[in-house]
Amino acid sequence: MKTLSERQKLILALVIRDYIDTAQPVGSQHLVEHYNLDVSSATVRNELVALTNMGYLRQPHTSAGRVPTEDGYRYFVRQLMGHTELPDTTKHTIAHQFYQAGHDVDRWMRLAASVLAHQSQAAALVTAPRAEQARFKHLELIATHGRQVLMVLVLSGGEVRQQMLVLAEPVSQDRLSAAANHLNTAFQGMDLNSISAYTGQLDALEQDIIKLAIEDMQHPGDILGGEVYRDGISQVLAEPEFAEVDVARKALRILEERSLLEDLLSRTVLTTSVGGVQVLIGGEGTWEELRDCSMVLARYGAPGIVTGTVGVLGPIRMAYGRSISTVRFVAGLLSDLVVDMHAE
Amino acid sequence: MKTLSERQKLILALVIRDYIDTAQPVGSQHLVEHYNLDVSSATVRNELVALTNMGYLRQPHTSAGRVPTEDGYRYFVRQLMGHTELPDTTKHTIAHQFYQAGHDVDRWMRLAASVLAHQSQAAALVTAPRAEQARFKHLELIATHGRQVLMVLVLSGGEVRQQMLVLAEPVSQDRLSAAANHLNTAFQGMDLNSISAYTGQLDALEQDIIKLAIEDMQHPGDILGGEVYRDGISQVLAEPEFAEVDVARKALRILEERSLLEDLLSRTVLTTSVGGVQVLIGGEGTWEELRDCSMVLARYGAPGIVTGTVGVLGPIRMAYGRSISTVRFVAGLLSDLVVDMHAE
DNA sequence: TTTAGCACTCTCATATCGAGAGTGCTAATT
DNA sequence: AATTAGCACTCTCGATATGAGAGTGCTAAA
Repeated sequence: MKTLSERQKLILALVIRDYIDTAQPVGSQHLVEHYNLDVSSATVRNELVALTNMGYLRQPHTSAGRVPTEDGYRYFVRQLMGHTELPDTTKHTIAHQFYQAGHDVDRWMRLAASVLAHQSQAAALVTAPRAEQARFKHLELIATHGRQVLMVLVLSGGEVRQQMLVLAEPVSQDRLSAAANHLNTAFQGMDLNSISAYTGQLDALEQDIIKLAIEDMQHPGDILGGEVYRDGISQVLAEPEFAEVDVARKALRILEERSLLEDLLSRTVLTTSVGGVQVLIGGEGTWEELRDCSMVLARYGAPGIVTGTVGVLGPIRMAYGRSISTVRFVAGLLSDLVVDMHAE
Repeated sequence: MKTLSERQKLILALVIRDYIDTAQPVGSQHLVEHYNLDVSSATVRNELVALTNMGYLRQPHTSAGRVPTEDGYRYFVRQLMGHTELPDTTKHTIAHQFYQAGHDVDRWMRLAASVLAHQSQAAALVTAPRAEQARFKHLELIATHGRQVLMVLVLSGGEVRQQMLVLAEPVSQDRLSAAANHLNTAFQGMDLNSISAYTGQLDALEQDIIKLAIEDMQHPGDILGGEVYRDGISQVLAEPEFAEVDVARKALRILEERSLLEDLLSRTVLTTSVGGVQVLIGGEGTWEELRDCSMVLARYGAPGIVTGTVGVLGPIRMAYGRSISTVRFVAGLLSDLVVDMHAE
């Protein structure tokens, strides 16, 4: 793969930027007129031919302007776009909204989705923070009715799981409280493995309970936290590439079906370190459902302790600069908030 | 408004059923051929003219078949459709799935949305059960970091609220546990008003905490429970009426925007008794966003204690029979489950 | 009251056409 | 060697026309 001349880089960037704005194929004449290049349209045409041969541009039909290919977008994002940041005033406004939301994780998530959707003009996706390698913090047992007991399990990071258990026989609230107290003092702050090692010294009731608690802490295979927050879906469908319903439906399935989302996230952003922003352009040959879409994803939280995912989804012709800077900023903000809450 | 002859009722029902199936305007000839009416197409045409004049049918253009009007659908749903039930085997299969899900409310909700979406072929909507007139059951305070305290509040019905508080000064876990114990024994099982009456006898810390707990119990204005579950959205967009993206977008906004949904539910199904199924056809002149859609809604739960909402959204040309029977069945099932869990 | 017959209307798919946009190539220019 | 003017060529897109087909409403007869 030959490297591009400076002029080729310039022209490629102009074509892509223009196309992202207008959704119209970009012609040689249009370029020289609007971006006062001091070369003729014929010269530009020659460069366009070169860029087309290199696979960065293509023509929808013989006599239309050029449109970026997926490779073109990838080159643009990696080499041409440079680093963009949201304006400071915007950042402050957003941060202020978060701090006003107090310590309500649910509100943070909704706010994050809303901010992502509005700033990036794409569909937003946020998963709740989830403790990896959860440590036991507190357990509460509440008798509700007969043999039914509500177990509330608090993990490090303030994550709360609740589960209804049905015991073999009715047990009094006093007995439950005693069991909870015992388990709380015994396992305070311990992680999964440590707890598993000590279960021998418990009575039958306590063993049953701690077994369920451990299962809950492992959250097997469930990568998404409990809830997935979405926003801006109806808004992003206004993009012309979703005029064809089938395209829109495929995109929606990604956001709607947990299994798809789980597969997608587990094989992309979960393999990345916190702080890095990952850009998926047009399915990358792996995800059929993403064929007509791009996603910008990032993890937030404290690596190895609690993490979640934020991201946006839009057409391949997406304003990557805005999206990436927004996703990066929101992920950073959430990281601060979550880490702060998690500190102990 | 004149009453319809039996033959008119039959023809109206046939037109609507056929149109719901095929999404094609129904002509007089088509009717006599496919439903072996023993009259001629000319006679049917005369009846169609009558039904059109009464406002139950209309023609997309001069020489097309008839299509139901919104009034036509309403008449059909109220007078012609009769009472339909899901087949027993289907009911059993579904109920079995719910019982297999144990006592996990989150799984119930997801399952309910999935069942609604698949059975009714429309987009499903389920709100988590929410305690009306909540009673205090249990409170837990967990010191996390400095002045930050996690409050876990368990209400009657097993509903759990969590909130992070920031105290004026650091307080030890022991002190917090003592306060929680005190409040738990003092207010066990009491409702909002009773608690408010007794706050005088508490110390400053306890007063602060119980004030926040009361605020939480009131959940001001928030009609939707915490989470709204949706399913079948991408599926319902396959209906031909959503081929126009703008129609699809408007429908999606209803499901996406909490404020819209809240307004909609508060003014419809929340004014109905549990058990009743409400059908909104084409916005009913009130909701612009629903102009091209219909919804079938029902409340579930224990009236006055815990309730939630289930429903489906589809094009006006919706299989009302299937939708209504599915919504009724799922609402009933969830009522049983929630009431069962709530019993104490 | 029902029905056969028929003219009428409107949609929809198809074909034709010209304008316009943008190209690629060639040959001349710098 | 790189750039540019010139130009023929290709393809899309919107406008216009055309005809088949579907379904109607009306009239008059049964």
